[in-house]
Amino acid sequence: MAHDDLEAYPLTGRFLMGRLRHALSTEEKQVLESLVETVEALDEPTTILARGKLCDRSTMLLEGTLLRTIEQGERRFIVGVHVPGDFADLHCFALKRLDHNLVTIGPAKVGYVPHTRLEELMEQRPHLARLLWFSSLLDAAVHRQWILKLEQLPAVKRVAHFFAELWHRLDLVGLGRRDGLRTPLIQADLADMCGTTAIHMNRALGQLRKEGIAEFRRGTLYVPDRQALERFADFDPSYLYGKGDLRVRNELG
Amino acid sequence: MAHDDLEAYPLTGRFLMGRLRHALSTEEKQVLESLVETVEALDEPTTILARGKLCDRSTMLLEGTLLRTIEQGERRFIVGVHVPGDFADLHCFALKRLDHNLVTIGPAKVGYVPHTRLEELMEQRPHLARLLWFSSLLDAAVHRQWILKLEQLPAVKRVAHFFAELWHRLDLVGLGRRDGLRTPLIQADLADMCGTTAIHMNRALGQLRKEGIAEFRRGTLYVPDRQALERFADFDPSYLYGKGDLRVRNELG
DNA sequence: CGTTCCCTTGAGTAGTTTCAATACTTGTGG
DNA sequence: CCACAAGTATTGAAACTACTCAAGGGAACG
Repeated sequence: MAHDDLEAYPLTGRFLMGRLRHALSTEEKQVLESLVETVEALDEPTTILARGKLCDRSTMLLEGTLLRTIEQGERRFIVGVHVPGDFADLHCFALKRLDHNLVTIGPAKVGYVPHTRLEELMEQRPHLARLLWFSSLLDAAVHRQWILKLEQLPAVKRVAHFFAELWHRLDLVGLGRRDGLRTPLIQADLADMCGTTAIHMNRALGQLRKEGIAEFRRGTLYVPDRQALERFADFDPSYLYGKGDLRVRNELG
Repeated sequence: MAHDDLEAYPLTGRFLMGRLRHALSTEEKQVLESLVETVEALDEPTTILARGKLCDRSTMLLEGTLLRTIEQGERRFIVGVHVPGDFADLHCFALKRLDHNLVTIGPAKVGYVPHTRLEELMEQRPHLARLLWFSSLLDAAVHRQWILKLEQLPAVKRVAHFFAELWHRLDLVGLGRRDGLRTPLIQADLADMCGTTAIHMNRALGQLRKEGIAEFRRGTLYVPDRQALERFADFDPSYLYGKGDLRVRNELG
């Protein structure tokens, strides 16, 4: 079914996959697919939307990795990461301007949805609108987990937690691998999202390697024992609302 | 205008005040007010909604303070704080279960909105629904700022930033004071939301006091120079999406 | 074959935690 | 009114975690 969707809906087929995608009717999936007006392939790192800029369209990430960044003086911080299937800036639909930047790294493909289409949808398809809302609440749940992680864990466990999260999120949209993952993120990026310096991040990764929990080398993460990684990082995937005790069981309308 | 609203809509009059409340029609304000089915006054700390529990209603905070907490082993962490006028768990409407707890501290008053009413609203009042969505995106923006704060700032500046934020948010809903604020939060709570130990938080508060930036004593925050506080904490209120020019209101909180 | 970007290592300093102990505040009952 | 308990706030010293500055090594790409 997952794979049927990817063939039938090459652009939006991963939206909410592993979560509430099953609550979408065939008609709704078609409407969703038709929302994407233009598709853009970006090979170089690109700022899709800069902080404070007015915008009239929202972005769905189709392939690659997208970051939410905030510049602060010399340094850049990362406050969010997206995987394919994520509707990255629904925020922008309601807020009109963002408090942060949206930036691609590595090769990526994005689809743009004009806000006029979303307005129609709000009026005419409340059930689908509700699922878009739902997807933006999932983002908030991830944000909360990042807050918790930053409050609670030392640097080593923060990266470990991030690796575990990213892996799970890739799994949910059908992009998971057996023994790890590949990502365009570099050590400095990991530092920027874990609130450490790049140098300290390097030492943290060294420790993960030495303890046999995870090996991260130039964009390739290799994990010999997934459970060991998740145990080490105090990782509990339920906040992703995929599988686990928070999973949404009802069919929403 | 603000005050008319508080009289005309005693329950929901602070909802989106200072933000997009002006975009609500009179009729919509009435509908909103009518959503609140029951009101509850809570004097003791109470868990309104526990992690993982199914729920069929959402909560608007009418008076007092509400926390989002996550228990982790022995310790409790705070991943969010709410002020009157906040629709605290719209999440719950879409997600059905929360990944965290909702807890009141100090005397508080809450209003409950049955999800059946929200479902009607999604169908029949898309514009109002969009503003509810907007309000949940504001929460996410605050989350991101917390992430940034935790990534970027040392403990002293984290509390300072939180004080600045709380003060602004109280201002927005007409509960601001001239020279500071009162809150039921204790030092241990501040520690739980800044990712430090209570002891270190105590020293941080001592430093703020010594440097003349802020004085926090048993729930009372006194700030001699607001700009100095905000400068110290690298605080920029734009992420709260309020009006550019915030005016301090003097009436009681 | 040399840039350029990315990663690694070392030593000294600053920020934070832990453990342990001491006060202050508020409310209660004698 | 005082004694007491519970919760909250404060202080000191040692251990740990993370940061800064400084320098060196490795891979990829023209």
